[in-house]
Amino acid sequence: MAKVSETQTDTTELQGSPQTPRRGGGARHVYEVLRDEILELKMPPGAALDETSLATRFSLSRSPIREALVRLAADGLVRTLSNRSTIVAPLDIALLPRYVEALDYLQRVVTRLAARHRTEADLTAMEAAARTYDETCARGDYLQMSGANKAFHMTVAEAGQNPYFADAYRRLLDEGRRILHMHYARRRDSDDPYPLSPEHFHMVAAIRGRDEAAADRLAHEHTRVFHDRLIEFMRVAYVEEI
Amino acid sequence: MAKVSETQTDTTELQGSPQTPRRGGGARHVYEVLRDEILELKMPPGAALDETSLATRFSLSRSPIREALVRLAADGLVRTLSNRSTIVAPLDIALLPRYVEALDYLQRVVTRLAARHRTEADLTAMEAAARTYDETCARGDYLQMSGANKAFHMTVAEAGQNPYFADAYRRLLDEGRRILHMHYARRRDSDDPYPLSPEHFHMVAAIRGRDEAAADRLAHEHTRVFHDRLIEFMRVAYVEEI
DNA sequence: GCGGCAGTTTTAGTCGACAAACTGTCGACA
DNA sequence: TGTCGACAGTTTGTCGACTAAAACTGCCGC
Repeated sequence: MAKVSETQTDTTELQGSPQTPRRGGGARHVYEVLRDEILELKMPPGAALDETSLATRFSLSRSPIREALVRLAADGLVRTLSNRSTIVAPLDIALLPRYVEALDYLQRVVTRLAARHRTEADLTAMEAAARTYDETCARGDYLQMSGANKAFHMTVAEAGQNPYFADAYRRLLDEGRRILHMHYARRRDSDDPYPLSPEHFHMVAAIRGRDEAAADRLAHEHTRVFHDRLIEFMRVAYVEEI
Repeated sequence: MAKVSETQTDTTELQGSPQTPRRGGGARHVYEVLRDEILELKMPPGAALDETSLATRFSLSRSPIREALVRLAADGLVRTLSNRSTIVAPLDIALLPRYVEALDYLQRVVTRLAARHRTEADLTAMEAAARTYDETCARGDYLQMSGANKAFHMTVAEAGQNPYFADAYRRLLDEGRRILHMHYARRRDSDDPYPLSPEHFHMVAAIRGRDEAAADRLAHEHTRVFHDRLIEFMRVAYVEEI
């Protein structure tokens, strides 16, 4: 899906960027910028988004701002209190086990379907995305890592040929970006590069070989690693607080 | 979820209904009415929704209409052509196998989770929803049948305690309402009541007994019946056309 | 008779302004 | 001193108007 990579490269984050000559571009621009800022935790959960200040910030009227906020609310990234301010959706730590449960399940299904239906073009796209992710890790570009990770997994989902699964999976991955950024945020302080893992390439190999069982197992393992890292992060953060 | 039943009973479809004293009610009202009309195929896929005529129809400004359309677009029920009219999202018959595939998987997971996590209150709600569905069938109230069906399955999903699965499942059920209405539309012509099936009650029984395997099997079977009925409908419709 | 081009029309995107609703605060009263 | 009610401030929800872009129409040239 072109939109994904577009969102990736479009992380200009220049809020004022007044070169928006396209007529329908205002609302879309605001939506994408705010979405990235929320996903990258530049806007922490619970932060208030009031329409007037956003309007002045983007030098636009309140109408496009409002449209962007409505779309964000539909994505679940923002919660709009009636007649009151809209806030960045809180990420409920209590729901983390449920999140991992859903992610595990969907990731396995999607990867399995990719192994069943993949074309040569899908494989090329997946490999390119996997390389991009590795390069992003090597550069230590923490801001883009979660995006590159999502982009890779979305190429897998697209290969699965089921838009219903792909949509649900995309929502989950977006939610996951926020969680991952908590994780990355503390690694940013350390200088050593992120340890790249060959997991993505293993998944591609299984998909190439149409080995559904291996794809399923690797997807499950991948979720488990994600989960373990998160637990480790929270354990360390907790210890540091003491 | 109160919203579901509310949407059910709120099928007043009185477009003009000017008793909307609540301030935030305009956009919500438009959203709900349009959603129901789309789901019940009163607005066929591809129908044009232009903002000005909707504004006069609801006797509102274009702003609340616009908000409703944006939300519908986020739900995937409506497609907005850039700078041009927005149309009711077409339901692509080619995607039907993929839809059934996704519905099958999610229905099994959700029902299985319900069997694992259900409380007594969940069971009560599920039984009430199942009875409501049967009564709706007995009345031959085809307009409300798909809504009652969705409401029942959503009580199951809520019992599963996983909001991520429940959200994805809800989207699928909404899409399914449109498909079901094609099916119901031709039964409306015949006078014999809809044959109620005990499947919903069997599912509740399995969930009550915490029998995950049975719940999974029944959910799968339920999807298969849905699929068979749809195929039969299309076969008959095709024959009739000739 | 057909295809391209320019004027017109329709309709979406944006804007600034107004009114309602909620919040927080201050003061009066028990 | 604690609680209730009114007032002021802030922010959302809605409105009507303006603007620009896409479609439609008719004309002209081939």
